[in-house]
Amino acid sequence: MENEDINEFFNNNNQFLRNVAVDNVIFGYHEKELKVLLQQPIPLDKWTVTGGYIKRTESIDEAASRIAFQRTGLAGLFFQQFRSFGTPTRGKDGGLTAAHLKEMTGVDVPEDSWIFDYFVSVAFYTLTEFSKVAPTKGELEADCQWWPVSELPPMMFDHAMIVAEALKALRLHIAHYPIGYELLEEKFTLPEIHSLYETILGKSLDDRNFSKRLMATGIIIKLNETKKIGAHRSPFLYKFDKEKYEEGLKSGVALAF
Amino acid sequence: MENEDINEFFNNNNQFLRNVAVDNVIFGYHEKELKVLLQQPIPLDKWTVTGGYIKRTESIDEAASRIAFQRTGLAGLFFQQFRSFGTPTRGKDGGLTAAHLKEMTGVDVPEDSWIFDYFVSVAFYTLTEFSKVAPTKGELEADCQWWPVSELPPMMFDHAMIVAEALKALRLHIAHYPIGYELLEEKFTLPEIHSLYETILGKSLDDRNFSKRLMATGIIIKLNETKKIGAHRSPFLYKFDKEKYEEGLKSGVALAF
DNA sequence: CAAATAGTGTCTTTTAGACATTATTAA
DNA sequence: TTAATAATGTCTAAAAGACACTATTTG
Repeated sequence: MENEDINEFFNNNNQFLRNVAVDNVIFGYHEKELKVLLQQPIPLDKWTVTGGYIKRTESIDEAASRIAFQRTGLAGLFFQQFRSFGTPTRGKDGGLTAAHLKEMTGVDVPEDSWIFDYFVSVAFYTLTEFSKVAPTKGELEADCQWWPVSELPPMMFDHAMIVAEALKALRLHIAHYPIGYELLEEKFTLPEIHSLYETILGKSLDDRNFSKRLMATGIIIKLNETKKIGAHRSPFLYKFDKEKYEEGLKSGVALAF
Repeated sequence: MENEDINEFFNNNNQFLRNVAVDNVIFGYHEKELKVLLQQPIPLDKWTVTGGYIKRTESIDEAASRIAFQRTGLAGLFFQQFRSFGTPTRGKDGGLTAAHLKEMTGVDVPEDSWIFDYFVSVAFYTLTEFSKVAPTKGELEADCQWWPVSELPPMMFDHAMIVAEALKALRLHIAHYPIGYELLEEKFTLPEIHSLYETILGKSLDDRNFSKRLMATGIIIKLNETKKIGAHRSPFLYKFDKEKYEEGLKSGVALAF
């Protein structure tokens, strides 16, 4: 972005909706840990979930997808709106100032720029397969990287709560819909998906009961291949039955643990 | 509102947030029928759910409560945010025009007034006890009244979908949280709450299993009084155990039927 | 053969679901 | 006494939950 564009952006930009924006909590799973993609809007010690403004020409769903694409490089991800947040003070708590932006961009941002206004945030979460994501920071951000959900850095505004609520929504969701397709590699082992469920739910699940019930849904298929994991018995590989998975997303699957 | 206030309202009003508003689907239960409070913004054949703009000084929850209070006269109702709606065209479909407003208020409303803009709606539903509500139309509305959920009039914008989604959310909610406290009179009979559940869920529930499971939650208390209902056996009256009810709202109650 | 991890079945308890008879009230 | 509605318990089937041993792999 050129300086004049940045100027235009902060002044009387008419491309985006005022007073409403989208936040998107992007989850990834890696090494038995649930991670969330955070961005650092200013080179300070505070982070936010990924998010952005809504174009006048797009729906809120399109805005959420666009934001996920910009930060991950991936399209067609599974995403879900879970709640909206709106209090007059939510943008004020320890946030961005005109001085910070001046420092970052070299542009004088008016103290009364629309971006400092009261914003209602429509929040989504998005599921991604960690290894496919190339975290990409925006032009006005200092950084963008994965953080373990269990060890978040200091969060700006109400974003710690947004992550907590997203996780709550994901945990609720996992009992009713098939999760895992977007978080695992195409072929995975039973112990892998077992760990994923344990990680998301934050509790251990009996391995025998877990596989019994997961297999009973019919959404995963056992392959005639195994994965070599060193000096141990080789676990079988599985993949999702795409058709049953899609149907499960529509009509639901009972998988409460 | 005086004409100059109305003028101010439609022109450069700075009291409310732009591009975001609240819709509140107010449910009431009466004579074994679930009803929804609708308003008619223009004296035509189209209705909307109750809703309004968000003041710069209030949270979205406060806006939803305020709207419910304005339309019902009741404060402290149970309400729940369930989804946000936002597509660039949602305000355009068969809606309000400047001409309609001129006709209603006598004031010239600019074609480019902020109220015709793309609005993201944060939607809530609210539960009310029908008999306590005095439906009150707003100054800029033509009418406000109850409609059976099963026989809605022609709805403006995407409001038929908003009601459908609210009902879906209520049905999901009823399986996890105690519902009924806000919809029934203080003292009620088992057949009454049984009918309420059947109405909300849209299916019949075995009376023996229903009472067994409802009583097992402990959230209602049998009183030593009966209700006279004419030439029939008098049913016992019950009331909610306020403490257990509050706790159920917080930590959930399993009541899937 | 030792160490690590995968894979699998049975029994018990709990919950859900189907189902029918007796009791009360007032005309 | 009849017509209407309320109240209530048992049996069966299905699901959830607890639990432990055998199999495979490589060093």
